[in-house]
Amino acid sequence: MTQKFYITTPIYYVNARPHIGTAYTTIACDAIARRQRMLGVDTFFLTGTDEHGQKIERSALAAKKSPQQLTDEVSAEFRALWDRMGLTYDDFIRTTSDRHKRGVQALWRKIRDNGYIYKGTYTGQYCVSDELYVDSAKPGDPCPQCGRPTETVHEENYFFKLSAFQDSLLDLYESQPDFIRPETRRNEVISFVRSGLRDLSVSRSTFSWGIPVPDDPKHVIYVWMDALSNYITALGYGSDDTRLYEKFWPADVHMIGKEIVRFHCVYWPAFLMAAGLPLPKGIVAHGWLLFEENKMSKSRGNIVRAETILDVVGTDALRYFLLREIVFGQDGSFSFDALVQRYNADLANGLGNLASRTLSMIQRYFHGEVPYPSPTAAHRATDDAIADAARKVISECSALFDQYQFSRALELAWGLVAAVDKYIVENEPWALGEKTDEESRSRLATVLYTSAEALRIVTVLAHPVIPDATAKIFAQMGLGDIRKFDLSKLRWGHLSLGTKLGAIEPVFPRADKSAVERMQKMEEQGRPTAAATATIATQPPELKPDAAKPATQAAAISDGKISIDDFAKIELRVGQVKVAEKVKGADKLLRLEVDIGTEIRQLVAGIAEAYSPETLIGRKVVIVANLAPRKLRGLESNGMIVAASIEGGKPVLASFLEDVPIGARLK
RNA sequence: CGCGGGGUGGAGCAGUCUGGUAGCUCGUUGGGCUCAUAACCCAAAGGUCGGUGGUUCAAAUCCACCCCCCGCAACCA
Repeated sequence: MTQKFYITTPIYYVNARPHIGTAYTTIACDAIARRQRMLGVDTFFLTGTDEHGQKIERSALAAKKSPQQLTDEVSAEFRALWDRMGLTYDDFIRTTSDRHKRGVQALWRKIRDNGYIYKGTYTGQYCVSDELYVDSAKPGDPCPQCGRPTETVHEENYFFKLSAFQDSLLDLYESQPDFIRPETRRNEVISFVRSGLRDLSVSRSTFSWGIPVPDDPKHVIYVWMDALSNYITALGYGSDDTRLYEKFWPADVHMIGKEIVRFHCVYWPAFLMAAGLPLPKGIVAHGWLLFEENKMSKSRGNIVRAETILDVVGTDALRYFLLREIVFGQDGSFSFDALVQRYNADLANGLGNLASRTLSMIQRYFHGEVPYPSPTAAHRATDDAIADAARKVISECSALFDQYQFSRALELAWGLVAAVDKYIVENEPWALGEKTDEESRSRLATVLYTSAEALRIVTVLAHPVIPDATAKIFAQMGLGDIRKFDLSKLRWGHLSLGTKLGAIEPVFPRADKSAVERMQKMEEQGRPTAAATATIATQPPELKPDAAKPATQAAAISDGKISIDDFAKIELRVGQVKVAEKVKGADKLLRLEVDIGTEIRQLVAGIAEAYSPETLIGRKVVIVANLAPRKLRGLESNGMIVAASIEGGKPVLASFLEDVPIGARLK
């Protein structure tokens, strides 16, 4: 029986568009899947989109679309990007598909019939405006999100008996240390589970964009139970045809980002245990991609789209960069500079140049046929050194790949590239090529054969990571289709002699400095690239969540200007600080008592990092006197202190050069 | 004691689990080569591996304590 391998990406939530963060996970999985296939393993690689939930329902409403329309479009966009990048997923599951819904309901019934789902009542505080359950709030408390009063509600929900699995989960982590990798994530999960598990509410009745609970369609199934199930529904779980499920489940790896560790390492195995199904063999969490030190986020507006990179340096460059530069599992930073530098150093100057120089010498000195190395004559120790190094790289590289240590695997393989470059310089094949004696010819043959063979080995090892370029090198070497190469049979010395080279041309053209600028410009403009236009152009701009917000804000204040009457509503007054002290347990807050002439007000201001309390006493400040009161950290704040806020810096209080009486109004 | 990440030559980072000559990319300086994509090779300068103490024959690595930076969260009306 042939081995099987089942690998999954998370399914991506369609509330955001694809970017290099989502591409990162998918690329890593793709590289693993390609490697497994090269090893002759029967591989199944799954990705897809997560499309239910309240956020989607709302985004759709805002865009004046049906949720189905919205998810169809965004899901297609993910798929189009993956296709453009040549990612070799075997299936793409959508949670709005019938096959998925059927499977999820089947799973629900199974868990329910096993007695792990019960109907309960949620009693607690609820913020109507935010549609949010506020566990921490007591009756009468305001909503921590918006400050509006919360209501006490009783809502019927279905609950999953997560608490019943605490011990089984801990046993699982204990007995299978590799279940969660890397170890820091495992430790986090263990301490989370040890601290106690509460039953999980697994249905919602406050919105309808989801999968109905079997036999109780007023409720929809909790999005995470819905989403996680994709890993089995895609294989046909709960359908008539369960052949794929029988063959591939349990998964060998669920690849995820560190932000969703809890769902995959706690909830998912618990659901499966409750249903009596086999558990995945392992969950691997990678880190976050930071952009030049900062976390990429929509609010920062520093999300990098993959399309930009593909347009300028190509998909192999992106794949290589992400897997070589970032230590898998840790956070890594992305920048265009680093990308181009890595590309030039390792791909253009490294592998690409090695291929170019080696093959053009074979072309020139041996009419494009891989020469026969003399086994006896003209053989030197340096030749063996290269062969030994290559053998070592083959075995160690494989081991590192299997541990998902891509950066180290590639670093190791590229060590061979450097060794061959050095070997070529030391042996001066160009000098040998000028001589015609027997000895020199044999020596030249050996040197070029050795170089070409090492090149072949690096090319094969790198193929899962840089599939396109390695395929080209293979073709140039006259070795045919690299995808058909059996990686398990990679050995030194298998390069066939007399192999006729194909046409030689650079695989990685050097990128100049303008490449960085072009990518930056493309990102700034945020304009869809030529190839991406096809998918995005069909969507009206208001669909974009980022575009939607400014539009609504602009409408409220109409072209950014307000009338004098509007301004008059704001009561700005000069006040004098009488009392200032730090708020306990808060880093940024100061409690101030400010004399505004008519009264002394208590207010709470977020300026503790910029001003120490002593320096404020006696100081005259400007406050917004008629602001609605708001509780901060338990203290009531009756007004706001006016300060210049500097992006990324500390606030600076507004003040006067001349003396002003307390209570004076600003207008 | 909120959660997490980090502090290693000028820059960016590996190495830390499994202690044993501190490695990579870029940059700088000098040299070599000309097959190759102005590429490649060699040499040099540059590090008290955040600090202190401990374990050890031996610590970037293990232990303890401390300092500093960066995210996130809680509080920036």
